[in-house]
Amino acid sequence: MPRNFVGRQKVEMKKIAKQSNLSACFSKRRPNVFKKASELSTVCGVDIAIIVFSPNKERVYSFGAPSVEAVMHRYFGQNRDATTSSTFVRMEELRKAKIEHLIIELTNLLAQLESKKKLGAQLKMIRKENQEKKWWTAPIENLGLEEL
Amino acid sequence: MPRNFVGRQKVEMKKIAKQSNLSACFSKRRPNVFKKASELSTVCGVDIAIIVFSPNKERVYSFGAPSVEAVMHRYFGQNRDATTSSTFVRMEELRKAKIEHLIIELTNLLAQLESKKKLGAQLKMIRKENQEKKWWTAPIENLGLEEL
DNA sequence: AACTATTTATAAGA
DNA sequence: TTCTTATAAATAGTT
Repeated sequence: MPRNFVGRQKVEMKKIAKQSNLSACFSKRRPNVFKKASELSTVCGVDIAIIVFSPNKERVYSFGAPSVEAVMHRYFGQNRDATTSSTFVRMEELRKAKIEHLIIELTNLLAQLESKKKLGAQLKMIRKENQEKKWWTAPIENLGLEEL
Repeated sequence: MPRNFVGRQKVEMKKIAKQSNLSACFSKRRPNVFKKASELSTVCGVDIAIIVFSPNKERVYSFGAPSVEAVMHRYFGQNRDATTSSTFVRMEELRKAKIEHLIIELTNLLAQLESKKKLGAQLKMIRKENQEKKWWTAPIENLGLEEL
């Protein structure tokens, strides 16, 4: 407890270079992701599955409620020879998931830019507006610059 | 800010009874689980996939780095049949088209931000990198945080 | 949807 | 690795 010890620092979201630090960080963070998933499942009564590979890809960790297999089965569907209708639904789910993924990464990117360039309030406001409108949940046909 | 407001309370981990509270809690927690997963993937450079169903099971949310499909494929092993493959390819084509559409709009958005806030070299560089790599034309298995 | 007191997660340091 | 600690991040309860 030196008087100049500062504690947790805000950290840039990018891959850790040093292998030992990376392993330590993975060991600390991975269980917490599973914990958050478990809490979400318990408190909200939802089914959830997580699969994550270790940094060296030698090991795989998984968490599932009620089980990884049950969730995956439902996600991909039992009948892979789907009708046109269900195939379309499947595509839409994938599209939305991919777009949400992009939004998360865009948010991270904006956060990085913010910390680097001190953009401040305006960027935050724009990002917040996008989140509030949730424009990406609308049909793609209605997507336009106006929504952005 | 009433002086007797107590803030966050420690809560027992069990399913919330009241439907409205449960929905609110799910809306608050679910994005954070995805965020934690995204951070783990970015900071530790690992592959991860999450699938979660909404409380009413009407909707499904997913997050994957580099993609849900890539992670699942590795987790379950390569044993897809021909029918599945062709269906997958068709979906991929449509997905790429829609994501490219999004990229165009995202590029426009970044351009607007630039002109308004004079972000300068950094944003331009990022955008240029994305255009040159055309990462969204790659197979879904190669889509990941690095490209962004 | 916003607020805030408090709990939880975690980056560094030891 | 495991523990500590100061600070960042998440969130339960309230409005």
